[in-house]
Amino acid sequence: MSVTEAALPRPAGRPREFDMDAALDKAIVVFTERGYHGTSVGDLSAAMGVTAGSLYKAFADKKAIFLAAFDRYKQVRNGLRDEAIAPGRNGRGRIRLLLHFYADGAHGDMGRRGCLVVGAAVELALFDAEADARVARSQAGFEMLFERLVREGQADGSIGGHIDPQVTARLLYAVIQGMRVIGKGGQEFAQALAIADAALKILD
Amino acid sequence: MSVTEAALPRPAGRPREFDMDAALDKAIVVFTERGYHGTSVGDLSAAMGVTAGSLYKAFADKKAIFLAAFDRYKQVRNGLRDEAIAPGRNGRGRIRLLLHFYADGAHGDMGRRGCLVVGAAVELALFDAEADARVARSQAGFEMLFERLVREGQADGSIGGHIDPQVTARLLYAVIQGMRVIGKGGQEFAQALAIADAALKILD
DNA sequence: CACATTCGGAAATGATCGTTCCCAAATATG
DNA sequence: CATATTTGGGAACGATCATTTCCGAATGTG
Repeated sequence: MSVTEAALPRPAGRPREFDMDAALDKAIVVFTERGYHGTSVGDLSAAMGVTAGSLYKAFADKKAIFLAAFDRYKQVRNGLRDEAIAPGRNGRGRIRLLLHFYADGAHGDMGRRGCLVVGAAVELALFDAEADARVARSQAGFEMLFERLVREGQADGSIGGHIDPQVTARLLYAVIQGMRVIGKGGQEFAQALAIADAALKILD
Repeated sequence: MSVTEAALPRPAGRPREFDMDAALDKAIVVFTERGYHGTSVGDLSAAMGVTAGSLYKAFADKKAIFLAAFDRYKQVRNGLRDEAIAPGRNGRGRIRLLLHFYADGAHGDMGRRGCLVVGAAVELALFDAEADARVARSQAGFEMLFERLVREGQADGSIGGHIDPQVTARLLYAVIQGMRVIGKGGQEFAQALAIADAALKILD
């Protein structure tokens, strides 16, 4: 799964020795665990296996590394998310799978590590316009997805017509983000799944 | 509203010139807006109106300032919360008021500023045991409160007996924490209130 | 085979960080 | 009034931070 993978005409000069996507995957872990300000360029250099000097060849500054990690995180997670909900037989089923996908991400080690989007929202959105825009775009994407799934459910009969798709989409987004916050404290999969299933009542 | 306010026999030595609770209120704002690692002792000194040297007379280190601010935040917010839900006529009514209280805190400037508990959970819980314990205690308190309110509602007939108090309490906690995350992006009160009211369906 | 360009990596840089030190000022005790 | 104790506040400290610089190595171009 690659973010960059552009056309192949080599750009002249010594070629980059590290795999950008693999390095960003390491950066995602460090930024997610320690937060933006809690992560030093030294931490990134060690985790990514790239010296600080070389990092500054590939990125303008520390924030650019974060934004690139954020973008890759979104691409990878959205891909996994869309794969996870695809088997759902109707709108309600796909929403159930989406909530289960977040129950999975909000338990155990992954849950304690946390979510890079939540981290960016909490730590950066207020003072950094670029991070703010990315968080807003992520939220808008989720709300559109949830809203679409609700409408699909209403069309296929699995969700009643009295449900407000827009408000329900927002509420469901709040639920999955809240699950991510709860997951920071450590929780078993069964508990996270129970929350997800209880949230389905919102669709009744 | 005071955290310390101990007995009055003065402790000998030059008395403290700044108001501890007022200073902590300023620290709460700074820590909430900028996060723990994003806040420097210089920031705290400026916001609290106390020189760094004097800060280190009153606190062991930066983390002690954060923990004191966290404790005061919890005391003040819990007090306001309990006041807000008191007028509710039954269990369901008090849960509705509690969700409205969070809709209030998750919109406009206060929403964009964020929540110190969410911030501590996201930024510190993984690596700092003391912050982790405080976040866990806060969560446990909320879950106990929600669970109690659900049981009260079941006793007074405003909530059906088929509802699982424990799982529902957790889900409602996830909702209010998710509302806090959404609030970081900026949102109108009406939107936040719509989410809160939609969440009441969980109790049907 | 030269040349321009880019990367790898270690060392250097200046700024900022959290914290401590020091001294004058303010209080309690004797 | 003298002493012990604590605070206020500014200056100083060492550590760490993000970033730059420099040089050898690796590539495309002519």
